[in-house]
Amino acid sequence: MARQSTTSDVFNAVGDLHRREILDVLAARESTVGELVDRLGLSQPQASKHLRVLREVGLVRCRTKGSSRVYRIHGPSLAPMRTWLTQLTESINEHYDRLDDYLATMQSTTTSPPESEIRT
Amino acid sequence: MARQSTTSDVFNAVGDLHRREILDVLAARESTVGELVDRLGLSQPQASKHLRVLREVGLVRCRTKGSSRVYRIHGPSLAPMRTWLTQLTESINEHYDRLDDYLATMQSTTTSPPESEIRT
DNA sequence: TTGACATATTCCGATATCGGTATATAATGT
DNA sequence: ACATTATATACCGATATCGGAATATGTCAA
Repeated sequence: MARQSTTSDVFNAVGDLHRREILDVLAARESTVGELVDRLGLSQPQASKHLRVLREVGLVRCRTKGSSRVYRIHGPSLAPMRTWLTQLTESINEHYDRLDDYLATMQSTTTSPPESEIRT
Repeated sequence: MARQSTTSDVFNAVGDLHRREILDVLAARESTVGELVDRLGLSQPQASKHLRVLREVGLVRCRTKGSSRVYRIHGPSLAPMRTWLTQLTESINEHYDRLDDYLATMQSTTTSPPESEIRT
């Protein structure tokens, strides 16, 4: 059978370093494609294509200003990631099996006692 | 030129839905490969391969117990994602240009004034 | 309209990724 | 040693992804 269609989502979009870099820049200030190209050293088509991916998952939006396009980040679209990460972390902290960690810690370092703090 | 080597990192590992599902299960309790296969409806090789990716980026660890392997999640390896997400969010909140949002809001809804709260 | 500039899209080649099937490896029990 | 169970790996085919080069589209100015 074939590969599962990725139906590009936020997680996927953020999986690419160049796209994260674009988001980093846009988080500080909205920018035109040309500015991103200069700032990040991307080729122009490369930038346009990554911006398209980001646009399609809702992470950025753009408006036309003169003959160029100004992109800005759309924070709320990060929600699925934030939610997943938060819930995962909560679940980890909640179900953490201290015995396992105790054993693992004993196995590696016999000198210091295992930390009993909340895990992150 | 060729495609940039992905040097699989945490962001990439988490980009796949099946791997996120594996992490979801492991966040609640450590499990053997077989348990993951049953629980998630994956094929056995599929599970092993995804677990390998997760292992290589440090998101899971395993130990041998009898003839099977028990995998557990390793929370701290999520740090890069948490850090990135947090800093991005902070940057967004810090540099948010209220005028833009005001205009955008005015354009879509002329009835309610723009929210002046911190963005998420 | 024509030209200049900015951006988007198309086409292409190289490669990465995913899933399936078959097989190898490891641990246990008889 | 042999069989059984559990997991990992190798191999393969289909497809997705990325980057580059060339081209199309859109906007403005003269």
